[in-house]
Amino acid sequence: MKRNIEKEHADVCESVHHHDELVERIAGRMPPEEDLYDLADFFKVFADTTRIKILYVLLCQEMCVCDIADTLKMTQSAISHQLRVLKQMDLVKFRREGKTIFYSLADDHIGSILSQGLEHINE
Amino acid sequence: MKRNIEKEHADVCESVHHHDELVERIAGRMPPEEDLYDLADFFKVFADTTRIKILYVLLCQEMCVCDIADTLKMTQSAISHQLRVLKQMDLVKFRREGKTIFYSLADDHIGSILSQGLEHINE
DNA sequence: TGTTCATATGAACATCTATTCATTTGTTTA
DNA sequence: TAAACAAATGAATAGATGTTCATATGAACA
Repeated sequence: MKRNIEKEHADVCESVHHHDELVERIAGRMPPEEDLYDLADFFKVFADTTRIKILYVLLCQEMCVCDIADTLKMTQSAISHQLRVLKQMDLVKFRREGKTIFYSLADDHIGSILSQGLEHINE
Repeated sequence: MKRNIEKEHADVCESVHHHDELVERIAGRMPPEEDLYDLADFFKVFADTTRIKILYVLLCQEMCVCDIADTLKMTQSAISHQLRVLKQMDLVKFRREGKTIFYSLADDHIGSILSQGLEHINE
Protein backbone atom coordinates (compact mmCIF):
# COMPACT_ATOMS: atom_id res chain seq x y z
CA MET A 1 0.00 0.00 0.00
CA LYS A 2 2.79 2.39 0.85
CA ARG A 3 4.43 3.85 -2.22
CA ASN A 4 7.85 5.23 -2.83
CA ILE A 5 7.15 8.87 -2.15
CA GLU A 6 10.71 10.03 -2.32
CA LYS A 7 11.06 8.83 -5.85
CA GLU A 8 7.83 10.40 -6.95
CA HIS A 9 8.92 13.63 -5.44
CA ALA A 10 12.26 13.59 -7.19
CA ASP A 11 10.58 12.78 -10.47
CA VAL A 12 7.94 15.42 -10.43
CA CYS A 13 8.82 18.17 -8.04
CA GLU A 14 11.83 19.44 -9.90
CA SER A 15 9.74 20.54 -12.82
CA VAL A 16 6.29 21.38 -11.46
CA HIS A 17 6.79 21.80 -7.70
CA HIS A 18 4.11 19.35 -6.71
CA HIS A 19 2.74 15.88 -7.40
CA ASP A 20 -0.43 16.24 -9.39
CA GLU A 21 -1.39 12.57 -9.36
CA LEU A 22 -0.73 12.12 -5.68
CA VAL A 23 -2.60 15.27 -4.79
CA GLU A 24 -5.61 14.24 -6.85
CA ARG A 25 -5.68 10.74 -5.48
CA ILE A 26 -5.59 11.85 -1.86
CA ALA A 27 -8.02 14.69 -2.47
CA GLY A 28 -10.45 12.14 -3.85
CA ARG A 29 -10.24 10.11 -0.65
CA MET A 30 -11.08 12.92 1.73
CA PRO A 31 -14.41 12.73 3.56
CA PRO A 32 -16.99 15.30 2.44
CA GLU A 33 -16.28 18.87 3.51
CA GLU A 34 -19.41 19.01 5.65
CA ASP A 35 -18.43 15.96 7.71
CA LEU A 36 -15.10 17.55 8.45
CA TYR A 37 -16.79 20.71 9.70
CA ASP A 38 -19.10 18.67 11.89
CA LEU A 39 -16.15 16.76 13.24
CA ALA A 40 -14.29 19.95 14.10
CA ASP A 41 -17.43 21.30 15.77
CA PHE A 42 -17.72 18.13 17.79
CA PHE A 43 -14.18 18.41 19.12
CA LYS A 44 -14.66 22.13 19.72
CA VAL A 45 -17.08 21.26 22.49
CA PHE A 46 -14.34 19.45 24.37
CA ALA A 47 -11.82 22.17 23.66
CA ASP A 48 -12.80 24.35 26.61
CA THR A 49 -11.93 23.81 30.26
CA THR A 50 -15.28 24.98 31.57
CA ARG A 51 -17.21 22.56 29.39
CA ILE A 52 -14.87 19.71 30.28
CA LYS A 53 -15.38 20.47 33.96
CA ILE A 54 -19.14 20.46 33.53
CA LEU A 55 -18.96 17.10 31.79
CA TYR A 56 -16.78 15.67 34.53
CA VAL A 57 -19.22 16.86 37.16
CA LEU A 58 -22.15 15.32 35.31
CA LEU A 59 -20.15 12.13 34.90
CA CYS A 60 -20.53 11.72 38.67
CA GLN A 61 -24.22 12.54 38.77
CA GLU A 62 -26.94 14.80 37.50
CA MET A 63 -26.93 18.30 38.93
CA CYS A 64 -28.81 21.57 38.85
CA VAL A 65 -27.26 24.67 37.31
CA CYS A 66 -26.56 26.50 40.55
CA ASP A 67 -24.78 23.49 42.05
CA ILE A 68 -22.59 23.13 38.98
CA ALA A 69 -21.76 26.82 39.30
CA ASP A 70 -20.92 26.41 42.98
CA THR A 71 -18.82 23.34 42.34
CA LEU A 72 -16.79 25.05 39.64
CA LYS A 73 -16.77 28.40 41.46
CA MET A 74 -18.15 30.19 38.42
CA THR A 75 -21.17 32.38 37.82
CA GLN A 76 -24.56 30.86 37.05
CA SER A 77 -24.63 32.78 33.79
CA ALA A 78 -21.34 31.41 32.53
CA ILE A 79 -22.46 27.86 33.29
CA SER A 80 -25.81 28.40 31.68
CA HIS A 81 -24.22 29.69 28.49
CA GLN A 82 -21.95 26.66 28.31
CA LEU A 83 -24.79 24.26 29.07
CA ARG A 84 -26.54 25.69 26.06
CA VAL A 85 -23.59 24.73 23.88
CA LEU A 86 -23.53 21.23 25.36
CA LYS A 87 -27.28 20.96 24.83
CA GLN A 88 -27.02 22.04 21.20
CA MET A 89 -24.44 19.34 20.59
CA ASP A 90 -26.65 16.76 22.34
CA LEU A 91 -24.05 16.01 24.97
CA VAL A 92 -26.35 16.78 27.89
CA LYS A 93 -30.04 16.41 28.55
CA PHE A 94 -32.17 17.95 31.26
CA ARG A 95 -35.37 17.54 33.19
CA ARG A 96 -37.36 20.15 35.03
CA GLU A 97 -38.47 19.75 38.61
CA GLY A 98 -40.30 22.80 39.81
CA LYS A 99 -38.01 25.78 39.58
CA THR A 100 -34.96 23.61 39.28
CA ILE A 101 -33.52 22.10 36.13
CA PHE A 102 -31.35 19.02 36.42
CA TYR A 103 -28.72 18.36 33.79
CA SER A 104 -27.16 15.01 33.03
CA LEU A 105 -25.06 13.40 30.32
CA ALA A 106 -27.01 12.50 27.21
CA ASP A 107 -24.65 9.78 26.21
CA ASP A 108 -22.82 7.00 28.00
CA HIS A 109 -19.66 7.10 25.98
CA ILE A 110 -18.82 10.75 26.68
CA GLY A 111 -16.74 9.38 29.50
CA SER A 112 -14.80 7.20 27.10
CA ILE A 113 -14.05 10.13 24.84
CA LEU A 114 -12.61 12.05 27.78
CA SER A 115 -10.65 8.97 28.86
CA GLN A 116 -9.18 8.49 25.43
CA GLY A 117 -8.01 12.10 25.52
CA LEU A 118 -6.39 11.67 28.93
CA GLU A 119 -4.80 8.46 27.75
CA HIS A 120 -3.10 10.24 24.89
CA ILE A 121 -1.87 13.02 27.15
CA ASN A 122 -0.22 10.57 29.55
CA GLU A 123 1.76 9.14 26.64
CA MET B 1 -24.56 4.46 43.23
CA LYS B 2 -27.20 6.88 42.08
CA ARG B 3 -28.72 8.85 44.91
CA ASN B 4 -32.01 10.57 45.37
CA ILE B 5 -31.06 14.01 44.20
CA GLU B 6 -34.53 15.45 44.20
CA LYS B 7 -34.90 14.82 47.90
CA GLU B 8 -31.54 16.33 48.72
CA HIS B 9 -32.41 19.36 46.73
CA ALA B 10 -35.76 19.82 48.41
CA ASP B 11 -34.15 19.47 51.80
CA VAL B 12 -31.38 21.93 51.39
CA CYS B 13 -32.13 24.30 48.58
CA GLU B 14 -35.02 26.05 50.24
CA SER B 15 -32.84 27.50 52.94
CA VAL B 16 -29.39 27.95 51.47
CA HIS B 17 -29.90 27.78 47.68
CA HIS B 18 -27.30 25.10 47.11
CA HIS B 19 -26.07 21.74 48.39
CA ASP B 20 -22.89 22.30 50.30
CA GLU B 21 -22.15 18.63 50.93
CA LEU B 22 -22.84 17.57 47.38
CA VAL B 23 -20.77 20.39 45.96
CA GLU B 24 -17.83 19.58 48.20
CA ARG B 25 -17.98 15.90 47.48
CA ILE B 26 -18.01 16.35 43.71
CA ALA B 27 -15.41 19.12 43.83
CA GLY B 28 -13.14 16.70 45.68
CA ARG B 29 -13.46 14.17 42.88
CA MET B 30 -12.44 16.44 40.05
CA PRO B 31 -9.13 15.72 38.32
CA PRO B 32 -6.41 18.30 38.96
CA GLU B 33 -6.90 21.65 37.26
CA GLU B 34 -3.77 21.21 35.15
CA ASP B 35 -4.92 17.91 33.68
CA LEU B 36 -8.16 19.52 32.62
CA TYR B 37 -6.29 22.29 30.84
CA ASP B 38 -4.10 19.75 29.08
CA LEU B 39 -7.17 17.82 28.07
CA ALA B 40 -8.83 20.91 26.63
CA ASP B 41 -5.62 21.74 24.77
CA PHE B 42 -5.55 18.25 23.35
CA PHE B 43 -9.06 18.50 21.96
CA LYS B 44 -8.36 22.02 20.72
CA VAL B 45 -6.02 20.52 18.15
CA PHE B 46 -8.88 18.57 16.62
CA ALA B 47 -11.22 21.53 16.82
CA ASP B 48 -10.12 23.06 13.53
CA THR B 49 -11.05 21.96 10.03
CA THR B 50 -7.66 22.65 8.54
CA ARG B 51 -5.86 20.54 11.12
CA ILE B 52 -8.38 17.73 10.74
CA LYS B 53 -7.86 17.79 7.00
CA ILE B 54 -4.11 17.62 7.43
CA LEU B 55 -4.47 14.65 9.75
CA TYR B 56 -6.76 12.89 7.29
CA VAL B 57 -4.29 13.44 4.50
CA LEU B 58 -1.45 12.08 6.60
CA LEU B 59 -3.63 9.14 7.57
CA CYS B 60 -3.31 8.04 3.92
CA GLN B 61 0.41 8.60 3.68
CA GLU B 62 3.30 10.87 4.54
CA MET B 63 3.48 14.06 2.50
CA CYS B 64 5.54 17.18 2.00
CA VAL B 65 4.22 20.59 2.97
CA CYS B 66 3.58 21.83 -0.54
CA ASP B 67 1.61 18.73 -1.48
CA ILE B 68 -0.55 19.06 1.60
CA ALA B 69 -1.16 22.67 0.62
CA ASP B 70 -2.05 21.66 -2.94
CA THR B 71 -4.34 18.89 -1.75
CA LEU B 72 -6.22 21.17 0.58
CA LYS B 73 -6.05 24.13 -1.80
CA MET B 74 -4.52 26.34 0.84
CA THR B 75 -1.35 28.40 1.06
CA GLN B 76 1.95 26.85 2.08
CA SER B 77 2.16 29.31 4.96
CA ALA B 78 -1.21 28.40 6.43
CA ILE B 79 -0.34 24.71 6.33
CA SER B 80 3.07 25.33 7.83
CA HIS B 81 1.57 27.26 10.74
CA GLN B 82 -0.86 24.46 11.46
CA LEU B 83 1.81 21.79 11.15
CA ARG B 84 3.68 23.62 13.85
CA VAL B 85 0.69 23.25 16.16
CA LEU B 86 0.41 19.55 15.33
CA LYS B 87 4.13 19.14 15.90
CA GLN B 88 3.97 20.87 19.30
CA MET B 89 1.23 18.48 20.38
CA ASP B 90 3.25 15.51 19.12
CA LEU B 91 0.61 14.46 16.66
CA VAL B 92 2.92 14.58 13.65
CA LYS B 93 6.58 13.85 13.06
CA PHE B 94 8.77 14.75 10.11
CA ARG B 95 11.91 13.81 8.28
CA ARG B 96 14.02 15.91 5.98
CA GLU B 97 15.02 14.81 2.53
CA GLY B 98 17.01 17.47 0.79
CA LYS B 99 14.92 20.59 0.48
CA THR B 100 11.76 18.71 1.18
CA ILE B 101 10.30 17.87 4.58
CA PHE B 102 7.93 14.94 4.84
CA TYR B 103 5.32 14.92 7.56
CA SER B 104 3.56 11.86 8.90
CA LEU B 105 1.40 10.91 11.86
CA ALA B 106 3.33 10.44 15.08
CA ASP B 107 0.81 8.11 16.55
CA ASP B 108 -1.21 5.18 15.28
CA HIS B 109 -4.35 5.83 17.23
CA ILE B 110 -4.96 9.33 15.91
CA GLY B 111 -7.15 7.62 13.37
CA SER B 112 -9.20 6.03 16.11
CA ILE B 113 -9.74 9.37 17.82
CA LEU B 114 -11.08 10.80 14.57
CA SER B 115 -13.22 7.70 14.04
CA GLN B 116 -14.72 7.94 17.49
CA GLY B 117 -15.64 11.54 16.76
CA LEU B 118 -17.31 10.61 13.48
CA GLU B 119 -19.09 7.77 15.20
CA HIS B 120 -20.64 10.13 17.67
CA ILE B 121 -21.72 12.53 14.95
CA ASN B 122 -23.53 9.80 13.02
CA GLU B 123 -25.55 9.01 16.13
C1' DT C 1 -52.02 38.10 41.53
C1' DG C 2 -47.57 39.42 43.03
C1' DT C 3 -43.23 37.94 44.84
C1' DT C 4 -39.45 34.84 44.90
C1' DC C 5 -36.31 31.98 42.94
C1' DA C 6 -33.75 29.05 39.29
C1' DT C 7 -32.44 29.44 34.87
C1' DA C 8 -31.93 31.59 30.26
C1' DT C 9 -30.66 35.18 27.27
C1' DG C 10 -28.72 39.44 24.90
C1' DA C 11 -25.26 42.89 24.42
C1' DA C 12 -20.66 44.35 25.29
C1' DC C 13 -16.00 43.45 25.92
C1' DA C 14 -11.62 41.15 26.08
C1' DT C 15 -9.07 37.37 24.55
C1' DC C 16 -7.77 33.91 21.41
C1' DT C 17 -7.10 31.92 16.83
C1' DA C 18 -6.44 31.25 11.77
C1' DT C 19 -5.02 33.24 7.68
C1' DT C 20 -2.35 36.39 4.83
C1' DC C 21 1.65 38.79 3.39
C1' DA C 22 6.39 39.66 3.56
C1' DT C 23 10.52 37.90 4.81
C1' DT C 24 13.97 34.51 6.55
C1' DT C 25 16.18 30.04 7.08
C1' DG C 26 18.49 26.31 5.34
C1' DT C 27 19.40 23.01 1.59
C1' DT C 28 20.60 21.93 -3.11
C1' DT C 29 22.66 22.68 -7.47
C1' DA C 30 24.48 25.46 -11.31
C1' DT D 1 29.43 31.42 -4.27
C1' DA D 2 25.03 32.71 -6.14
C1' DA D 3 20.51 31.35 -7.49
C1' DA D 4 16.52 28.50 -6.79
C1' DC D 5 13.52 26.39 -3.92
C1' DA D 6 10.91 24.20 0.22
C1' DA D 7 9.60 25.32 4.50
C1' DA D 8 9.34 28.31 8.68
C1' DT D 9 8.39 32.52 10.94
C1' DG D 10 6.71 37.22 12.52
C1' DA D 11 3.51 40.91 12.31
C1' DA D 12 -0.99 42.34 11.14
C1' DT D 13 -5.76 41.57 10.61
C1' DA D 14 -10.33 39.62 10.78
C1' DG D 15 -13.30 36.55 12.89
C1' DA D 16 -14.63 33.46 16.70
C1' DT D 17 -15.25 32.52 21.57
C1' DG D 18 -15.97 32.95 26.76
C1' DT D 19 -17.24 35.78 30.49
C1' DT D 20 -19.70 39.49 32.66
C1' DC D 21 -23.53 42.35 33.62
C1' DA D 22 -28.17 43.45 33.28
C1' DT D 23 -32.42 41.73 32.36
C1' DA D 24 -36.10 38.37 30.95
C1' DT D 25 -38.61 34.04 31.44
C1' DG D 26 -41.22 30.84 33.73
C1' DA D 27 -42.49 28.00 37.70
C1' DA D 28 -43.90 27.86 42.67
C1' DC D 29 -46.12 29.61 46.49
C1' DA D 30 -48.00 33.17 49.69
